[in-house]
Amino acid sequence: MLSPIRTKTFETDHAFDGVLAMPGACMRFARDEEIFGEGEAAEYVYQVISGAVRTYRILRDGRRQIDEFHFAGDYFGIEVGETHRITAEAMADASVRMIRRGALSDLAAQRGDAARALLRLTAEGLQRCQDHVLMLGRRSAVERVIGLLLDIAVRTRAESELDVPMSRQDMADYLGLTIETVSRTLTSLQDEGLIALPTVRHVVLKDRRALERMVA
Amino acid sequence: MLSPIRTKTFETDHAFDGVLAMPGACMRFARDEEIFGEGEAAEYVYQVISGAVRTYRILRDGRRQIDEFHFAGDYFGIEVGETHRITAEAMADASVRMIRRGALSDLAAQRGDAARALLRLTAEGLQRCQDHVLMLGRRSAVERVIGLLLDIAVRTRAESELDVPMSRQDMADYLGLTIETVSRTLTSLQDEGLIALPTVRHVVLKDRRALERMVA
DNA sequence: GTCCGGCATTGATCCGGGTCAAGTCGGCTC
DNA sequence: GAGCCGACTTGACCCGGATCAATGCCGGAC
Repeated sequence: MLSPIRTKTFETDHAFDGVLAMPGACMRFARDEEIFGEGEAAEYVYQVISGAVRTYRILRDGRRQIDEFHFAGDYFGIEVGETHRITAEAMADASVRMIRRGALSDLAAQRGDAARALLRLTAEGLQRCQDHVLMLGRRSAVERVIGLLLDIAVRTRAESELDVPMSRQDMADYLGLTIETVSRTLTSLQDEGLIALPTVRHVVLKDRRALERMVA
Repeated sequence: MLSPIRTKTFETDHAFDGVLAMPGACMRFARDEEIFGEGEAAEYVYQVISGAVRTYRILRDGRRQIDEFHFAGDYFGIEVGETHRITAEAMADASVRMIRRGALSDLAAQRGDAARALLRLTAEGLQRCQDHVLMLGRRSAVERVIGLLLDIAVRTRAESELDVPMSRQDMADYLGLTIETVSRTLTSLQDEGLIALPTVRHVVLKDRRALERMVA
């Protein structure tokens, strides 16, 4: 059976799609293909059309921190300066709309609602990043894993059955943990009856209320 | 002798001060006084005029994560939604300019450069937050402490002698560590001859190059 | 000056999560 | 459907940073 991850489309509604919808070339990227790299000129802003994207940074010695996972509808790659500070890769085969920065800033200059949409998008990214900081700075491994599962549930509008679109390594690098700790944490949550793991990329939240209480 | 922290003004130049300068009441806050609290209506955007401010969130059980330190010139309290998601307190006696959100969005609607300034401010906040995520997710205690010292040096335009405007507890809560670890780390850096600690709130970077290499 | 109180440092011990090292399993190729 | 490979899990042990507990020290009040 083919994993449903590749085919399922994650839906996120940005009320701004209308305003910011503009001619932008749509490109396809294969799983693990780089979309842009750290240090490259930031010529475009990107929007996930389908599939999933990870953005990350790597330290000299190879430690990797995933900044954010991006699903259908999400924008990424917005920069203040001239170059990208992070790297973006397709997590699964993805199609991505590329919008010239110049075109976007022209639009923002002409239309107040477009400027507002862009600001809102950025501010929402900041909020998510602040949540991430709280998670990494002050939460335990279990809390982090539960937090990610619940976040995926919300963002994919899943009730209790989730397709986890990323590898254990991706989860670990997002959560500031190791792959072994993520794995162990998931099995112990399963042992406690809070979740089920029918397959590696499929998680069932068996007691969502309880899970939510654990990260309140 | 009075600690120089209270009197020293940290200077940060935002090229936007001009554009965003507008009548805004200036208020003074005493050390540890709350400027706004989580859950309150977000009616204003704030700018530090003098002194220093911390913004943070607290978990039910009291764990605190400091989101950011704000020095003279810095803006804070920008929200997308109707309410503040974080709390802001004066770290030292501070004077803060309060700008009505309505006034700010009117200005942004009228003047393209104001809208751009606001976007840039937010995007810069996002960048700083991303650096924070990398630090918390993938750096060791020593690296975090050095990173903070160097950040303070940059933001206060200090060459090698820094006034640290926050308590050890604030440092710990920003770095995702405990007060004891921060303290031990600082003394061990001193033992290695990399820094000196003439007083608790005063740090001398004795080998800035070496310190920079350690967090490269 | 001296006393006091709170912050900071230091020490001893503990433990959550990392590291290292096997296994195991599921999906893909042929 | 056999076999292989990469991803995941599990186990044993270790270590960085947390916790618990004194002690030290600076700054302010008088």
